Amino acid sequence: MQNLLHNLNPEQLAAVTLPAQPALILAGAGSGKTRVLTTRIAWLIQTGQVSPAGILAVTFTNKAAKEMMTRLSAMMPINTRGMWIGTFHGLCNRLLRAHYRDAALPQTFQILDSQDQLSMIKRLLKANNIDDEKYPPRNLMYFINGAKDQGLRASAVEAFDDYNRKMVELYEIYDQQCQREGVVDFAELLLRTYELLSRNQPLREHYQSRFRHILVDEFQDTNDLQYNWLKLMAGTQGAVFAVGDDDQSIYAFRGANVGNMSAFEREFKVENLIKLEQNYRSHGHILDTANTLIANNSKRLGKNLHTDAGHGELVRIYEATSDLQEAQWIIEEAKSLIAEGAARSDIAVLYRSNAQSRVIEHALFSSGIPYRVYGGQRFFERAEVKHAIAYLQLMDNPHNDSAFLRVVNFPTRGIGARSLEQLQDAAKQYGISLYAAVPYVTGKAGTSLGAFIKLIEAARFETQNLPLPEMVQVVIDASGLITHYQNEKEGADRIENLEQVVSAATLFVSEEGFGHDAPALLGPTSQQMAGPAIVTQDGVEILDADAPLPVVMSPLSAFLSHASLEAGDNQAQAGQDALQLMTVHSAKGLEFDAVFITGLEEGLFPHENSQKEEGGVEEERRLMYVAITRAKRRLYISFSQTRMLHGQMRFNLKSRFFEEMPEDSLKWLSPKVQQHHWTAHPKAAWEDALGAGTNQIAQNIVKKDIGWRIGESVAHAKFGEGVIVNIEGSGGNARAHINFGRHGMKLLDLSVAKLEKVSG
DNA sequence: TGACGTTCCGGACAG
DNA sequence: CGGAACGTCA
Repeated sequence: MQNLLHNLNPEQLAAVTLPAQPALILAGAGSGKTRVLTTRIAWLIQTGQVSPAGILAVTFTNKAAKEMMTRLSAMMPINTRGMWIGTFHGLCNRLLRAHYRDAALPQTFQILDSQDQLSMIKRLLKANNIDDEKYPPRNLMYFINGAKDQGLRASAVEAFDDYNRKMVELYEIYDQQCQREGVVDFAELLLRTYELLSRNQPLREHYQSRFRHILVDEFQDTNDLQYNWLKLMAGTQGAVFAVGDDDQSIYAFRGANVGNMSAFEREFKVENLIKLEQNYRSHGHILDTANTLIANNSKRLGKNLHTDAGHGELVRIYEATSDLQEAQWIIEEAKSLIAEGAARSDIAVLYRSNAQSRVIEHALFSSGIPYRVYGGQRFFERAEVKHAIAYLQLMDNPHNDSAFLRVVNFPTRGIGARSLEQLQDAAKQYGISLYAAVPYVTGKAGTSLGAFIKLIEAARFETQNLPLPEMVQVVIDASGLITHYQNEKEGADRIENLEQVVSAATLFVSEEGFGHDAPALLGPTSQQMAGPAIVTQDGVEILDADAPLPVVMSPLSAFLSHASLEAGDNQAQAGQDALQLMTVHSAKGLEFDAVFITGLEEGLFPHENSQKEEGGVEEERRLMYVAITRAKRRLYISFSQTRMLHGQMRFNLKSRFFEEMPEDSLKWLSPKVQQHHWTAHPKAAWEDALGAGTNQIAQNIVKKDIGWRIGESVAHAKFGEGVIVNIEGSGGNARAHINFGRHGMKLLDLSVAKLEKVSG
């Protein structure tokens, strides 16, 4: 115990040892929130207040769940059996597997990822002769997911016009189709679990009395459905320990509702609100910069980070002439950091949008510095891997039409569009899956389709007694995928990825420990346990609280869940010492010795779309706050006068955020020398700024001899300072597009508008 | 059926 | 500009 609690600061200690009541922990960036969460769990167990089976800990990412598990087992030698630690989706999957009958799902229900969901919606629109121009599949998908994230079924969605009524109708059709196929999308995992528990009182009470302690990580990221899910799980007795930071709420666009924090405080009558404001990550100037910036937001719960680490270095600000030059400057600075002994992996380059990475990557590549880009496609999302998985899905649940369509003719086996049309007609007519409709298709199409069915059936039969990895191997071989890729020019990588699916299955089996003691519960599991896990009580099937592994699931089903819920990482080059490139969003939760935040320009950061959104700029500011607080010792912030975007040169003003940061903590590396240079030799400066290959615009500039130039800074009585982005027309008819930053883009008649030139 | 051309579009994210 | 998605042709 001594050991467990030592080195905690007073606030951390207070949080860890709170009584079993609802608690809200406002945990600032770098304040040791994961430590508090894990120590809390360990303390509850070690003091005998709760058995491991009484713990439910929820996270958003598999990574966070795994991290919690790792730290927990390092902290104490207790067995973690019975403890439920996982993502919302992983935990819901477990519950639905265990109670599939009550949830009205087939035992082998499968999970649609967003790709599958979208393709299913496209199929559905086509089958119902819906104009996909009028009802774009993507919009319908957002509509459906948005409704589900608010806990609304189609029947509960209010529609006030024909358009929305149609959307609701399509939502209903979509849900019916999912049910027919035995598939659920991500949002459905949560909604279905929510409905299951709210309708089934014995089951609900069973879990409510089992999970006396519910711990939630990143609480500010919860959406309405997740919040209600937690309320349901907690009941009146559950002690919910919610940890979050309203200042780091950056996922409103995907349904997160920061309001859940104050709602929680109110509805759970939280008496224990603890702020963790001691920061163990960043030096003073960095922290001051973050604090001063975020103070510009309203509606904060209120929090101010402080550190004992001293002021440290000033935050370095750099103004580049072009995005290219910005990249070159980053490389020069990074090189000298490395020369001073910094590890490359301790240096991060952050950007607001992915499009910015290309220029930086290009420059890094030319300079030979190893780098690693986060984001992008992950292992289980690769086409060839999805193909292999689709074969396995069909063996486990043949009614999954997405899986069927993905591989019925891949590799090609003479099943063309005509055959599939016939098949789809038959399936629609009888209201059955494509697989089940095959016998109704006659003629040549029927023969080739029949052969495909035989392939799947044979694979199932031949592999029924094989261990999972061997099963996967056999299926990949039988599918013909390898042969297909052998004939393809660049198929070698794909074949290697197919081999990796087998490795993934091997790893999965060893981690899940078939036939051995299970590790703690992370996501789906297929453990075959000793003794029954599901017991019947008053006619209701419930989980035996002591059973370590409640879910009876075939190894294949479990592996398929795993593939859907954990897309795997995309780190081909992981492990080597490389510069880290990523968006600000994906940097959340990480920390680096040195951080570059790039592209601090109006329109980019804050992003132009955020201006129109309710609370959009505040979210951008929180995003900037997240970015700043990633840095431990050194922080660079840069912006550029010009930037290539969508194949066009853009002229941006520097971000408003500069005015919101404390002058005393900043050090401007680029005094306004370049501005003078500009006005003195505009043309030469432009060509320099534009770089090679963009002389088109440079020529335009020369052409327009009307007293104003593209790129010139101007001032307007009403709109303030702006930059001329483009000029159209000539002479007395000339009009200019001027970017006035927060006042937006204006089109002004140059002969009418009263503009003044601004220098530097 | 696949190779190639054309058009369209452009924010961030995990499960 | 660069990619995804769709259309056309051999």
